[in-house]
Amino acid sequence: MTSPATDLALPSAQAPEVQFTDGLAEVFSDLADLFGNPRSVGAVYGLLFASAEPLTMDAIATRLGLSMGSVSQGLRTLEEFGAIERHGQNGERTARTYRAKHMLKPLIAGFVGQRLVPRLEASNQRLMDLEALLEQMPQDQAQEAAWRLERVVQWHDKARILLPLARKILGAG
Amino acid sequence: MTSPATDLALPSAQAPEVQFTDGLAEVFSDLADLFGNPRSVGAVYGLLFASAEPLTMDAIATRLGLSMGSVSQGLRTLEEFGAIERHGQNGERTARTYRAKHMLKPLIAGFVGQRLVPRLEASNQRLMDLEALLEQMPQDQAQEAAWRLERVVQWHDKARILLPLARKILGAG
DNA sequence: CCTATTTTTCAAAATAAATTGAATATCTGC
DNA sequence: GCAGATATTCAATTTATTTTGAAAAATAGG
Repeated sequence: MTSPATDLALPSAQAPEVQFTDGLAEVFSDLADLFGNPRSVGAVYGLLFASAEPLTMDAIATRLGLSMGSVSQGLRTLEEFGAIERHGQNGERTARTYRAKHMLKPLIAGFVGQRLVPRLEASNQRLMDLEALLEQMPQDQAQEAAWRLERVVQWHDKARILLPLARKILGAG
Repeated sequence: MTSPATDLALPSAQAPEVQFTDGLAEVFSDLADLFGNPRSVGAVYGLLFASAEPLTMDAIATRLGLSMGSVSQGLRTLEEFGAIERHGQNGERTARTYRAKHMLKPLIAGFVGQRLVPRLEASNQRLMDLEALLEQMPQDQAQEAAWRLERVVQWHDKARILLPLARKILGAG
């Protein structure tokens, strides 16, 4: 685990490029967590993002101190998001390598499309079911309830407007 | 776990207004969870949102099957967000009551301002630290790294532009 | 079709997060 | 300042999520 002279584990004694890479991995871990994804997914992406050359799964696991299992799953998630791409792989005897797409657009689009939208759709469906319930309620209650429900539905519709806009703004650079 | 004929607790046999209220509580639980908040916070808000009259803490806990502790914490969070308001309370002998603000704007603004912004600021700070690191790296590496870092910083800046916009759109109705 | 290497899978273990509940504090009216 | 009622706190527990690790499955060359 330790590397330097006679002393053990003084983390600030790392080479700056290692600090840089690990730092970006941490930043993306935090962001992943903020958006409800496992930290390991963010770490893998951050490491790939920071690396000049594509990396093998094994290299990623070693560098981040994660198990192959975690890295495999993380890579799959990122591939589903469209945030990374396979490099080597075909015909070669060597291991596959992966590199991050440096446009953040696919990452964001993938996350929004695969994680946010389905859950928002599910709760929207739920709201429609509640709307149907109104008919079984006595008049006065139904009107009160309808008014309230309307607010949530309106908000929900706005959220749907916002998502494409967010993709557009965040996905440009 | 099954609930046939003469058995008790057949949930679909609830009065429609109860189904409605519980349903909204569930929808808001899901949304809370989606945005990284405890489900109980969402449930409390949803229940208050659905209720015509303000409710006491005790009534909320009973209705949702939550402990007083959870409800107390949930109410505090929502108050900090500015999503609910106290009703009764002063001078009375009776328990305090709470009602939801039916504009979702405060809820969203509170959440964004108190949960999202601080975390985004923290990772932004982290990125600035990484920027400072570049100077300690050999020229060629530094340039590569700077290019990559620039992408993330740009994205981050865009996220900051997006937040007020989101508040504006989502907070209108 | 074997063997060595890489990758995936998924039940079990570790970790993180939410909830409870009982002790503690606060409030109001007397 | 006491009594009854309501509210908060926080350590312990429960629950949910993430990670591991070892077994199974692919993959490619011999």
